[in-house]
Amino acid sequence: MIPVPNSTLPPGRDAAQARPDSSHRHMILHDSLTRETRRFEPLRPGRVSVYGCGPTVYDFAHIGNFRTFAVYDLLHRHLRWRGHEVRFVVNFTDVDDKTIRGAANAGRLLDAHTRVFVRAFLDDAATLGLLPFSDHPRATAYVPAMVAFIERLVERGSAYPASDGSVYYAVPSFDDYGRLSGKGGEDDAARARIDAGDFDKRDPRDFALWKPAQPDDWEVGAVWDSPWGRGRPGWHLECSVMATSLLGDTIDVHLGGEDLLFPHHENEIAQSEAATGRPFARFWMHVKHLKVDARKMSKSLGNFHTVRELLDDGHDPAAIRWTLLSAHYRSELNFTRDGLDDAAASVQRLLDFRRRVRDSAEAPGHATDLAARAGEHLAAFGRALDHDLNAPRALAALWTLLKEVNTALDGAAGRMARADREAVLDALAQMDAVLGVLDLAESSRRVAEADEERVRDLVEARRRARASRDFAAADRIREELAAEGIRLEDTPEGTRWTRVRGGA
RNA sequence: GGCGCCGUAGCCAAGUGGUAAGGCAGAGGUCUGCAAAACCUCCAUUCGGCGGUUCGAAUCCGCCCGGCGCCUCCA
Repeated sequence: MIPVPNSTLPPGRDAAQARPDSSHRHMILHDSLTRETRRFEPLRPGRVSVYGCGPTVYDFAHIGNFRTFAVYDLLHRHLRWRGHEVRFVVNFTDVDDKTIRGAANAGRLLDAHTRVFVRAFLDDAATLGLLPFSDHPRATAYVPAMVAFIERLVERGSAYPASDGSVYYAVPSFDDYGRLSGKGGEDDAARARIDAGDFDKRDPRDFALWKPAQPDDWEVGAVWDSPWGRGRPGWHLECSVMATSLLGDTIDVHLGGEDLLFPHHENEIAQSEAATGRPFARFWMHVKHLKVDARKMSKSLGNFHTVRELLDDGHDPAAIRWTLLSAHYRSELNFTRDGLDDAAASVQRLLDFRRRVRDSAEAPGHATDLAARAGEHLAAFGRALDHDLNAPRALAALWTLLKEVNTALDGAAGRMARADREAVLDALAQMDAVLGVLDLAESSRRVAEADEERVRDLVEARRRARASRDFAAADRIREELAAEGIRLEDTPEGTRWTRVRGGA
């Protein structure tokens, strides 16, 4: 068993903690079920329950997966920043066709096989600055609850066992089937064919809740007892059970990638509502897929990137995160190496800006209108995210803040009143509590002690060269350092050096 | 075939009825030994095309062109 974060974050100086905010009006979210963008209020005031479909742990998660999870994180952080207590559940699908096949091919038990990818996912998520979610249930830990859930469905006439040990959900028994996706109606049923192994289905649309054990299942230890014989749960069922077990019959928000709309989420609704008799999710949010080099990501096209590959190529985690959040979550995002480089430039500029404000000399006097402006930009930033998580618009507010403050600093010889500085830094900290980019970038640019000493020596050598007007030697040192990602800037106070390339 | 989405400057990307946010890249300038960073200025009379509705449309409607997604287990 591997350790999985399983508690809500401790309160503390974490900037994502709630702050009173007078500009807080309300949040609106787009609901895929009703296809409308409307006001969001949690069922229980101040306490939001969210379920997001998590990774199937049969391989390393790729950059497309992480677009979706970065959006989860954005919602998570924004809800918290707005003062909600958030219970955010993201599952691991650790038993399904692919995980079993993978384990069988590797000659390992299912648990041994999937734990590798669970660990890798948590590592990658941390690298990209995702806050720990409240719970990461693994499907295999909920099998008894799944069996009970199926029994309830059978009792209610929503499911039926077949002669081969399968249990199927009876789609025709659920009137609302197809409401989410517009698919799965009787027309589809008429066209659908019944596969060879599914001869016992009453309706072609019926799907498996429980599957009888196959040879591979036995081999990898993916077999559980049930009233219908040994077998394993169906994928769709897993999410319904984990969501309702941890969050109750009705959850505030259910998230997923757009591909899950049908059949996965359609089936989740059918199962959950038939079992509980209550509405399942109040808002359904679907994240649009990411494309790579304008094409669908696929192994055959060679545009399939995992997070770790990008890091190995020297890309900055903060730049990856920035890229993933730079488009609205319901828009297509085209991921390219060039785009990643652009993002890196943006991140660096923000980092330079924050350092400039932190290092600014103190001007006498009280706050100017700069403090008020910072507050206004922060409010605009928050409003943009309130509006169905409009991250690009929020980023525009951040850039406006940067530009205004830089201009003010330029006009005041780099000095600013203490109150102004505090207001600006506070606005930045609050924005970054939601974006999660600046602190991430800073931590990946830390320089080892030994390195630091060496750089200091080189900078000193360059100072002496400049003093004796040996500019060729000075420039050589500058280029040398630039090659390893260290930038030199000559200021009236001396030479400053900064690491401008992040690594993992 | 069915359902749905998208097409905004070199690139990325907001804006969904009131006269084109923001970033990156690029050009010129200030600063500098030269740079870097920062700042200033410039960079879409126009939103795939053609019609229509409207006082007014990137935004609504129709048609066309181009791209994409889902349609039983891909985030």
